[in-house]
Amino acid sequence: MPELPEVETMRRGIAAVRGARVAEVVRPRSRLRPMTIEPAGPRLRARLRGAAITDVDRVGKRVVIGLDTGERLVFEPRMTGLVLLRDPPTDEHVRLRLALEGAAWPELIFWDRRGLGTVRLLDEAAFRAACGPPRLGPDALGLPAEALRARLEGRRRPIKVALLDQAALAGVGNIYAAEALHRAGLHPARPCDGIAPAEWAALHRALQGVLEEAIRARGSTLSDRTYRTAESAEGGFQASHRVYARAGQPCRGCGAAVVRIVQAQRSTFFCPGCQR
DNA sequence: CGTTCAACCTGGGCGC
DNA sequence: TGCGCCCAGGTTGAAC
Repeated sequence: MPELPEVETMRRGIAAVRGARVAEVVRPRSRLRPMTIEPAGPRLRARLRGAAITDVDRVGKRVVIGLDTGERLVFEPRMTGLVLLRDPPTDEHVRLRLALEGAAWPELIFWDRRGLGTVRLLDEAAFRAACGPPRLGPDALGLPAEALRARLEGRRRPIKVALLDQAALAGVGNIYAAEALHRAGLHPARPCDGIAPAEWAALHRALQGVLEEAIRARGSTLSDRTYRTAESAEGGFQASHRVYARAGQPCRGCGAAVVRIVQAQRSTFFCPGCQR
């Protein structure tokens, strides 16, 4: 679920925990298979209790909590994870609760229905390995046009597949790759090594525009209504989707039916009339 | 290099 | 009601 705009919305939504100290760490028992929370066992609690939150950042699709111990707590929501201040959609899918003291808000919750997400407490070296190059490329938000092109051009793979490559640039997922390509008028199957300079420029404008608008709308809550902001509100950008999850419906630009294809085992939506 | 498949999980929706 | 499919914002590793 959460791509860059949704994770950025979560990050902004939990700003109130800055300055707090971790009073308690709770991993509720449940019938569900346990998801990845590291370190396992009592060691997470031992390392987190008493730590103060100094920063609330984002890298790609991850929320990064900086601590005065020098370690970082990294939340990776993957498909159905949420970083919440309040009102989790269900109790049984609450995977981690941090009780806080000394700040504007008393708790932080990680909720995940499918449990494919991860929470990891990392020291400086482990954080660099997990969230820096070559594992993750530069963040897509605010990436200069020349950098976008330099990171993606030259190879034969389809532009849609390249946009999803987190090692090339971090943060773009299935929704915003499709929406950016539609705005740029680029067919998702176009090989990167055949894209002209003017098309790279158009793609850069389209990508920055769609990410900024989606953040302003607090992200996209799809039809299963899983994604929520930290305050448990739905996002609003789904109403502005031009192609994503709209197979068979008319393109809002030219009226042609939106098509669904599969690339790299993921759905791709595009308009055959507008995208060449 | 590019592509394909399977796996990790839970749950909603659909056809029968 | 239930069963069996297919689908889903993501990532990883193996195989060809």
